[in-house]
Amino acid sequence: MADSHKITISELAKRTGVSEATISRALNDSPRVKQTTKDKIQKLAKELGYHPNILARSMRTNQSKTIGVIISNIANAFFTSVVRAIEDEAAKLNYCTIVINTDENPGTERNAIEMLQGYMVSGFIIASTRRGLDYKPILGNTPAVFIDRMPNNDGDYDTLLVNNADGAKQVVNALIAQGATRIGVISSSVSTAGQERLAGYKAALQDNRLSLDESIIKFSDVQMKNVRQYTSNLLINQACDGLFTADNAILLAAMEEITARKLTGFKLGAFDNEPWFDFFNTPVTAVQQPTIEMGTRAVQLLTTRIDQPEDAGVPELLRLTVNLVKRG
Amino acid sequence: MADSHKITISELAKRTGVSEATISRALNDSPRVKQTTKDKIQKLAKELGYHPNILARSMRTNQSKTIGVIISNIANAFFTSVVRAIEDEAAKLNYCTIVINTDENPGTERNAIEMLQGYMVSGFIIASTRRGLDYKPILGNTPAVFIDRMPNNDGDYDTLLVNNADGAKQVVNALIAQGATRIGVISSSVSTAGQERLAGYKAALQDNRLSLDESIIKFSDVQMKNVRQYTSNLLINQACDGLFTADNAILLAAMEEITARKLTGFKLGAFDNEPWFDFFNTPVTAVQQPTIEMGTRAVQLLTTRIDQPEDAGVPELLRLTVNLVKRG
DNA sequence: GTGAAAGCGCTAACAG
DNA sequence: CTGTTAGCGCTTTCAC
Repeated sequence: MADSHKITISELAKRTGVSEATISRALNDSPRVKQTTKDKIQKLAKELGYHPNILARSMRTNQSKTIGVIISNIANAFFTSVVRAIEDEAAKLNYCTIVINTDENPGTERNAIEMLQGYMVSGFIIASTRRGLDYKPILGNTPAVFIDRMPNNDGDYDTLLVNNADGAKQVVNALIAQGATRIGVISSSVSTAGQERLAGYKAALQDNRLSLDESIIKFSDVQMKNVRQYTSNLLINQACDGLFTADNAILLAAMEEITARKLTGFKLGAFDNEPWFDFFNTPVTAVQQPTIEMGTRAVQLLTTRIDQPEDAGVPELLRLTVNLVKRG
Repeated sequence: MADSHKITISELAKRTGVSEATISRALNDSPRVKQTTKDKIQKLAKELGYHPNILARSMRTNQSKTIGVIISNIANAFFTSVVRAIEDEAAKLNYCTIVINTDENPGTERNAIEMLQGYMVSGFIIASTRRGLDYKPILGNTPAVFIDRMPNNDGDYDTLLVNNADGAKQVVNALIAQGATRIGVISSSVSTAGQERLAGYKAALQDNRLSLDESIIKFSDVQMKNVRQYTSNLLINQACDGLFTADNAILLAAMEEITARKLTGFKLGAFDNEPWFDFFNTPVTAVQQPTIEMGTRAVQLLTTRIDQPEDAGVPELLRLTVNLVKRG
């Protein structure tokens, strides 16, 4: 039985009488070790509860089989779902993940990347904040895949986005089909996704020959402090009969105001969908992002770049499709 | 400017002409280095974009300033919130976190712990699955704090729970006050929390002289596959006029059935609360767990054990209080 | 106040 | 098929 004393390769070497190198090879199932030796060593390792020191291995091999994941906020349901998918796929491929929240702060993002470089992460998956950073010098040779938002360095890294403009357009079209004629919007200015979704909103108005009124276009702050005020402003003062919120955090903040003031008689739409939107009092037409696919493919793209850089080709920009969920 | 070449201590030593030891001391702000030397070295380090190799440091110092966090599922809103709090407090104390999902699988939990030992984590925060594991031999000397569920090894580790029985009792009492007389319950059998909440449910019935009917006590499976069926069974066949779900995953699954079948005329209660429960069609009376406090204090307890083991005293069992949110 | 040297645990040449 | 040796980058005695 394993006592509190840590079992190392040299310990195994002592006990078996073979060299550390052979132990290492046997544990890594190298073909260059006799099967009987391998068996004996692996059996002993199991008995003694040997577990490799990943840090030592990482130092030696110069890569840690760890993926650094940088997002704005794990508590945002979109990222929760993406991160869960990343963790699952990474685990499947024998990678570990370290997740850092930036709260949309570029300084935090930068520090996170540098800190994770110190962990010798094999690669990054990043939801970039405000396009602000110049990633090339910070990332160096470390592979990275960008998700959700376009990074500053277009074309230098694999990038996995959804069709934001199209999704937003679908939602707004649906609101119009439901009878809305004056649709306010609250979008986000910190990400490229917010900008694209706003463009989709505008395109839908144009397609439906509705006039564009800049005074009913609003932008949330990062903490969503102003969203409630914007919501009542749009729905009461501005007499909107529709509201489009450009992500789920904005939607939830808007719903607070809608619920508190018992606002009715308007159509609600949102980017991002969650199963529990089904239970809402005020029906919300929303687009479901392919969060699982995004997380899974991000890991696949990244590990391909890490493990077979020659197979990876030039960096790609992929747009995944979203799915409209009509309600109300 | 930092080119792609990695800056190490030996690099700094070469450039400045002092020894590696001095560089190391200067970067760690040791008092044993002349101030002018320190300034010079720190300035150069910043210029060249030096960042310490955490792995090398961890190996040398025998601890990684990393916390292993083991939970069942980050997508469960309760854990999302706790984990966010853990990450924030850990970052504040200069610790990094690695989160692993077990999906309530004891084998996965065990592997996760062993794997993280290989990362030389400084400590663990664990939401234990099914009380199944004997933690002493796996954890060895690594400090650990248990959250949400009682671990097998009572008394060996700091443990941070909420007052589950009391919280459940409060909810059920509220349902009774709202007029419910026959309250079905769907709890969870995989965690001690589920058992305690069931006990609270029973206590509330007893206090109110309602009879206990074992046939309206159900247990969800891990994937919540059976919850919808139980829900309609309880609310239709069993003619319950109240339903208590023992965690938020169960609640959401039950809400699916309630919404799909448009079930009405009953009182709904739950353990766990989320702000967006406010927006639900069917009002749900729920207890809010102190997720932030739980995460924050878990990190504090753990880092105390890591950094000042002599101050930490004997392992404590703490019960945090929950907060009833009445709706409907 | 600074330097020399050892070593954490592992793997990868290179020999044989 | 197996052993010897070196070294990843860092910290930490022990000298001076």
